[in-house]
Amino acid sequence: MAEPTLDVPDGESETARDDRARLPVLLTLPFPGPLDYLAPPPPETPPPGQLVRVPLGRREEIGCVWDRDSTVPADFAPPPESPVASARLRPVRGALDLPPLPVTLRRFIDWLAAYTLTPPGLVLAMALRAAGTEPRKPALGWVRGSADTASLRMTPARLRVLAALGNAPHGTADLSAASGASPAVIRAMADAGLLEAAPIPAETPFATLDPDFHRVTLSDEQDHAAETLRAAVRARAYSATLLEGVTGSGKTEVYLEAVAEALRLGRQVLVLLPEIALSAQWTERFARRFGAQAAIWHSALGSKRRKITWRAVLDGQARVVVGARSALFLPFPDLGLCIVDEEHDTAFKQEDGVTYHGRDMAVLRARIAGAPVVLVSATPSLETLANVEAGRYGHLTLAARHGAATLPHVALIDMRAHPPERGLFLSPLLTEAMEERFARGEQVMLFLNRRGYAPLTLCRACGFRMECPNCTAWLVEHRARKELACHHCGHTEPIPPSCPHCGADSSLVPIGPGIERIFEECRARFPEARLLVMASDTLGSPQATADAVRRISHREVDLIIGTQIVAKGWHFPHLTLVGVVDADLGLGGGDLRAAERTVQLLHQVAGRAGRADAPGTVLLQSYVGEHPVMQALVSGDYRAFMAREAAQRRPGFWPPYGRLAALIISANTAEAADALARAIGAHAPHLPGVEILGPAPAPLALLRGRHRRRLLLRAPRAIALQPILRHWLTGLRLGAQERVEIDIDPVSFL
DNA sequence: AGCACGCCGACT
DNA sequence: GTCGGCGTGCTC
Repeated sequence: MAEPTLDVPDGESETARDDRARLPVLLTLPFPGPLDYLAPPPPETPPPGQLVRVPLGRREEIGCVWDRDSTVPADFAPPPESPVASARLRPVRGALDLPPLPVTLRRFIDWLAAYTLTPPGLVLAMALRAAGTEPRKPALGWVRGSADTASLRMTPARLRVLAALGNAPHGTADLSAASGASPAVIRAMADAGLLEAAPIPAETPFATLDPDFHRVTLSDEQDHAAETLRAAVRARAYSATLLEGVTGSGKTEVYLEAVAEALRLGRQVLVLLPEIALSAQWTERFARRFGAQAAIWHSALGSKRRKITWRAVLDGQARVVVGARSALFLPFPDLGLCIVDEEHDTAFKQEDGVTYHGRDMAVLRARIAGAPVVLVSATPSLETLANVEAGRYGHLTLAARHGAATLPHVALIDMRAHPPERGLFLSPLLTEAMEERFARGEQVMLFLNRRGYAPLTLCRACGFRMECPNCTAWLVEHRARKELACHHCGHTEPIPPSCPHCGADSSLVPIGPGIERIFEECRARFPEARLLVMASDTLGSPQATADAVRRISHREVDLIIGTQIVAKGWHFPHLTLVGVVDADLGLGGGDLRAAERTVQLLHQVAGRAGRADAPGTVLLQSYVGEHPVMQALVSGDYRAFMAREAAQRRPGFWPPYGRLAALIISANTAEAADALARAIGAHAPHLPGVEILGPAPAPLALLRGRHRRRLLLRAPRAIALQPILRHWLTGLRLGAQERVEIDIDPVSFL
């Protein structure tokens, strides 16, 4: 993260007189900056932030009136272009009927663009994606018309329609459903003048939130943390705070108090969650606290709902928004608090298109808005811990589990000493423990972060492995769907009856377990138990997820078998045993953060056990029990483990003690990719402290049919990588099939 | 991103 | 002779 000092103007700067006619407009296209247009004369001159229609070539585009930004350091921003001659400027066509985008959003767009080396117009496009920029024509509904009922034949159906009319106009479909009369009846009544069309006022689904609707009793520890956060909100200034607490310590209750304070001040709040699947339980809890729902924002939201929400945020009517990372781009005019829950979660890193880290960008958004940001986690990222250590972030800790709940007991199962039976994957020690819980009527969860039946299909005769034709990856068997699938590009093919390489019949065997296979093993081993599989591909919709959660809470399920999705902050009161099928999974691969991520994930999974008064147990199946990750999980000493991680990364200036950027170079053939990577590598800058690593095959050397190479750029924290990259890649000419993508602060090395 | 212009292969 | 392939370049 950059540590910029910001001086955000609260109003719009004075435009020089002779410059008045020239209006910079940022379009949602990959230009290096705004294009200049001829502004309408003063009373009609649109202010910065105003969305306008402008001509471009022979078409019309929607853009946003921009203002020259003095807050982005010059060497971050792209070099200024020579301005187009005034005579060639084309006039702005008109303004959209929307309030201007807030200055804090505009500066956020500038900063994000400069930081990620993305054309600002493409960042604006993310902010406008859901804006509903076309004028909204109000829907028409029906109200009582002027015609007299006495003069007309009043059938029963007509009377029912009149009875169903309320004060507000109802749409035809609504009215028909409410009255039981067909739409034809309504039509005829309208023709007769019994009904009159009236615009339905814009939906206002963002009910008033009451900060004092349901005050909860906090422990002393919670109360102290809550008061610190409340004070930060009252300060109306940027500050960053890590709120750290073990699962069940009541972190949410604490930060909801900060939300309440922001509501008392009449300000807006953004709460970021790593995954939208989480929001169902979260919003319920929110509604219990504040008496109404928060506005929900995520990419799967229906387009109508998105537009309503976007507009309500811009109008300041939606006070609290809970959402995925894309909510960062909502046009909050008065953001007073930002919360990042589960801040360590790697789902916050956006990988395709514009690559940005939701957590870091939330800090930036808050900084620009002059609002406090609270990062919340039981297992904070090393980045955040380093910021705490350096004094950049405040730190609040909740040490105790709330109420009667105690931390689960974590134990290792040494798979070398207690192996499963041949062809199975659960150790007898684990299945015995499961049996005990079932006998007591308690719930068990098995965690395996691998979808499908088996991750690898191998020919027993010749050793051939079924691989994806487009990616460097094995094809995963999905037995339920009777196919082999690539989890990177979506390629699928039927399971072949014989080996495609040597032709041997029925020689293909599944190697290793996915959750489908664990499901099969459990069904055979525990025929009485009621099983539920939870994976991203079996829980298609948020409703399906909510339903699964409800069935678990109501004890309609004995055994939950799930992938990563079950690790998220669910609250399952009857769950007393969590079995991690393969705790070693994720340690391989040479990823910088593999160990950190594994501890965070498994810690999170472990936190599902024993949240109520029944003590929980976590059993980790591992072949490397002596590994620091396993030891950290057993001892529960997360901080000691992170101190060890820090000691390993600090000397080599690895993040967070240095800066890292990746250049992903891709082409349609391996030769072209190699040649381009070598050419770019040959032009690498030689600067003291700056190191270039590579080129090397990118971790997925073949992805979606493209051959990928990677260069890494590493430097101490004090050196910003953006100007170096900009200078390095300036003037680079790429062929039609060649691509260079920049990933600042890469997280995934896969 | 569109949408032009432009320069080489198979069609009414 | 032209319709059309998509390579290259421009849009304030």
